[in-house]
Amino acid sequence: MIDLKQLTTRKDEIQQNITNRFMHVDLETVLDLQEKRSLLIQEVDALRKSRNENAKKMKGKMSPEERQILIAEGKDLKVKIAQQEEILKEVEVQYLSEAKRIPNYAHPDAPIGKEDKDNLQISTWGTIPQFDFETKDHVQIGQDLDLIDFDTAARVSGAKFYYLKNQAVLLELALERYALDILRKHGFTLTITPDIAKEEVLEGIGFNPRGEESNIYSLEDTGTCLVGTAEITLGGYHAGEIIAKERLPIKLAGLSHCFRKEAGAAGQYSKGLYRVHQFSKVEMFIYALPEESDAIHQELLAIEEEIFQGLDLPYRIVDTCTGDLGAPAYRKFDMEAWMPGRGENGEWGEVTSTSNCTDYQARRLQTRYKDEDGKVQYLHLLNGTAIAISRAIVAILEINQQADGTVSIPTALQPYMGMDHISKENR
RNA sequence: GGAGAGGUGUCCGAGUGGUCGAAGGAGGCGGUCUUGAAAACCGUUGAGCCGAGAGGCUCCGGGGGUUCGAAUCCCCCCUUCUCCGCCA
Repeated sequence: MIDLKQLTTRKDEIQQNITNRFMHVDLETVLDLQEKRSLLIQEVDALRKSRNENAKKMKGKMSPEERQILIAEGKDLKVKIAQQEEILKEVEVQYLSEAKRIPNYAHPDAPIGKEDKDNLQISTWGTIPQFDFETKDHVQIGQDLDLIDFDTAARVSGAKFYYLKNQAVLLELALERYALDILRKHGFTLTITPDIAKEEVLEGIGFNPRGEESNIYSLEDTGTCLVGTAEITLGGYHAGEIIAKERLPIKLAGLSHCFRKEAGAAGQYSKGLYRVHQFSKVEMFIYALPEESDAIHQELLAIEEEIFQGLDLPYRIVDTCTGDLGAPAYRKFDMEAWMPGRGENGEWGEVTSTSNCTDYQARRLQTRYKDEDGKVQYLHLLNGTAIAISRAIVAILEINQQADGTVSIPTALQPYMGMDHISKENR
């Protein structure tokens, strides 16, 4: 949520931002509700004041007649207050549900555009490999080497689930350990987070746990959901706290499973492991001082690059355009790895994403710090993918496939894997 | 899952239905003293909302209720601890 006090002072800017993001929020409605709410609060507060004064008068001794008069007055006020409070509550609910839909401000350098093809490529690393043999996509490789079983998973769990098998299991664990070791080196506190979180935490982070378009699995009658990312559990970690300035920045790394409904997602660009209902991911999450968040965002991007460079996977970085930013994000960088099996002759596929959400999530989560003047301020929250296992596996299998059908293992992973290639023979 | 005891400010901890946003300590900050520090002493120290301001309102795990008035009484939920059961 943005600072609603700025609704009037930065109105044009907010409106322009909504337009740039191709979102639909009626600012006038929000402003109307804000005005209504303010008046109602003033009314209710005045009534409460009368009630408090009335109650205070009754503390001392007095004649039964006098007391009866005051009690009658108090009863009258009580009814009025209850009525007005009811109205206020309704307005408040409407106001917040509208206001929550207003997206975060966007970084002035974020490219303006509607969808992912408007994202701005800002760098590339590595070279796109040329193969002198007929290449396969990861689904085929996974099947030929008995690494991934979609068919059985479809029977047991449903479409878009999978079993990892044999060396793919070792590959997943190796990637997790590889990424965690790098994060540890960078001063992150390592965690394995719960895979379930309360709806209020999801909402604080900016996810919508309900509704048609929700990507979230909710657990019936519990008020909880399966997390779509450890961003939720890591962001909830310090919710409601006022954190001492000396402790900042707080750098958390979290390994979790991620669950996504992905309703309607199908076709060529979602095939295989690329878009699935469950995967594992190591996530980075930072609680930062506002003045440091831009620099830390760059650091997160640098760590993502370090991880992929270590794996020898060619990639490019894009600066995400306004229309493709999530509502909480102020700026977002995506890393796209080259996937030879994607599209006709290979294409870039998103493998990581890092966002600076400034104070947008912190305001809902009430995650704050005290500045040098002792004033309480909202922190800036940032997140970034260290490694999303399923997509990393897509890139690794497709990039490292050999003419003989085997797959070589990136040097950095070999110690974790205990092998330098995957073949049917060494499983 | 069953039984019992708790959940109060940064932390520990007291709290009779009205004088409680809340005693007392610790910690933090400022000061006196000191060459400096410690100790001692004095002062100060929660957050949010509405309002141009004056000021007012709300918050004692969360939500309901009783009452003219609730941190205090009642109900539900969450959570922590102890014991029992079950269990990887």
